[in-house]
Amino acid sequence: MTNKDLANIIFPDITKTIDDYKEMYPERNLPEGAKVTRFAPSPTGYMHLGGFYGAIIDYVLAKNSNGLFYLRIEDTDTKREVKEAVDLIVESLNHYGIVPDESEYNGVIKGNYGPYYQSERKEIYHAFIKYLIEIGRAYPCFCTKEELDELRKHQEERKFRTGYYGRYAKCRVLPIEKQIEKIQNGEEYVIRFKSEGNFDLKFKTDDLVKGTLELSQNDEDFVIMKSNDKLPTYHFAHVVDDYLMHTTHVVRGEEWLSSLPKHLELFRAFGFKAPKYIHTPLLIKKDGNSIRKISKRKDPEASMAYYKDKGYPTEALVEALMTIINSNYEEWHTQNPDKKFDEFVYSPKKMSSSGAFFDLDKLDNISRNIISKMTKDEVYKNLYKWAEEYNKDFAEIISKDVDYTKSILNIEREQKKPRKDYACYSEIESQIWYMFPELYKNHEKNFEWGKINSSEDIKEIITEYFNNFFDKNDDKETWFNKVKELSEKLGYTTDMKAYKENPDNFKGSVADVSTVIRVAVTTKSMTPDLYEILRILPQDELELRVKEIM
RNA sequence: GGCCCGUUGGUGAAGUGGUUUAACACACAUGCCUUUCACGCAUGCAUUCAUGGGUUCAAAUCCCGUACGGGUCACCA
Repeated sequence: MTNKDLANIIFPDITKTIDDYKEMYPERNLPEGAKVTRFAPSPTGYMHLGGFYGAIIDYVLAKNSNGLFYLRIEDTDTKREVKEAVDLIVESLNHYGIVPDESEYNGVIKGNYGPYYQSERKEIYHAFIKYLIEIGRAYPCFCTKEELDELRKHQEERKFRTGYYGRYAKCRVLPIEKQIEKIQNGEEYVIRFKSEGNFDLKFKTDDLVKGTLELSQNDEDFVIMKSNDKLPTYHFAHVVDDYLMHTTHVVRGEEWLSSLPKHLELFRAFGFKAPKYIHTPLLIKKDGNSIRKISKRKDPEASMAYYKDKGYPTEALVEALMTIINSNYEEWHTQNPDKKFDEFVYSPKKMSSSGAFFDLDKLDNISRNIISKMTKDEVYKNLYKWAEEYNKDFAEIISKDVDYTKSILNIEREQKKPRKDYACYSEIESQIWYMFPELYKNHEKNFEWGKINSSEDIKEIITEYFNNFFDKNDDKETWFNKVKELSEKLGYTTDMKAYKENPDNFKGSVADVSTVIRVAVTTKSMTPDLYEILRILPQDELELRVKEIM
């Protein structure tokens, strides 16, 4: 009995060889220096910010080099699989304009290096495992969960390094006859890789972010194929897939660093060249006094859905992430405002090697800038699109009279120094509700009167202003001159300098008079330009509100 | 506990032996501008790069120790 016999007994139906697959997945025909990257999520839930962050790097790396970016679904963990997850992943990517060059979705296959679902590549993995068994680098292991727990306990008690290695790897020395016998008796087994490494020996390897690393060789006979569904583990699938699909650069979180020796030994066992690795720092956040990984369960902002729900412009999230990825991105972007983010030349070396804080304040700032630079048409379009999905009532109201809504959105916009008051689309309603009669009617009102707050003074200003001064057709200068005239007539000063130096010497100023008008019309003391508001609000609505005040 | 990675201000960070009196951005504070707010402008915000040693004429930058933080030790990825 030989290893070959064993391999045939385990995989009787596998006839293709490694060489067959090498022929089926030939070298890609790409320009010199082109990088092939992939986003390889496992569909276990929703789309995580950390995953997206990696995907952006993959994408930019590929675009920078006229290379190729593909999507591979790592669905080898059937227990944790969630059905909707792939939709969420693909939709998120598309939402941000990151479209894979190769992928498989809804039955549509793009690319010749598939299948792009690992669960559909089972035969391929089996052929590669069969090969390893034939050359004596993999073997079936019959240890039960209980035996392995026992082993770990034994090792822990003695303060030995835990794991299935060296003399603890008892199934590696089982005679072939015994292995075959057990299999034929129907015993459960996994396939383990037979390591030739020595943990006490170190080797050097390069990571594009971390630089040269000195790591211990792997000596663990880790599992490469699971018993229940005969699917490979991550370690094995990674090696086979990235080899066949000709990935040149593997971008993944630094939590993978510790299993890198396993992957490298596997590549060497096959005689394959390993890809370059980019182990990215984890996205972390401050939680009280401690620092931790952004977590799915505790942090809503860990989910990509958070940003869509809130209505952040897609460019804002991309820019916030790009800034974490390479902090010179912001500067580059202000110098090249018309270029797409994927034209930025990403440098792994410039990436911080410690954990990266994702700062929501910074996101808001970036977003405010982006929205402030949009035209009224763009803001309207984006706002409506968002509202249609997340705030239907508001969508209906703003679309009743599109030009009216746009004129509101255009206050202090489309000028050199536009207002920056919206960080996301969901914030807009709370800032402009008073411009819509139907919202105003039912809205809870809290009139924020300022310095002038006696009802006689207020009534005096309002009556006087709307009866004798206000004219919708005035230009801005005339409008403000009239407010000044009104102020003086009623004994309020228009000399702001003098007023500021000695406020107590005056009954009030033109600023206070303006505030009264502002609050009377909007209830709020802080609003955009009052002249614009008065000009835009319909005359009958103004009259109604004034009447209500009286 | 073993192994690995990291540590520059409130935050993201630039910086890889000498034009660093440590860039830039966010946040914060103050002032100016101003009909409110916002914008904009100006100014301030680390005598110091976790810490202790060492190498050097010279260190945030190189070396060693210590502390702290993180990652990982699955038939999960």
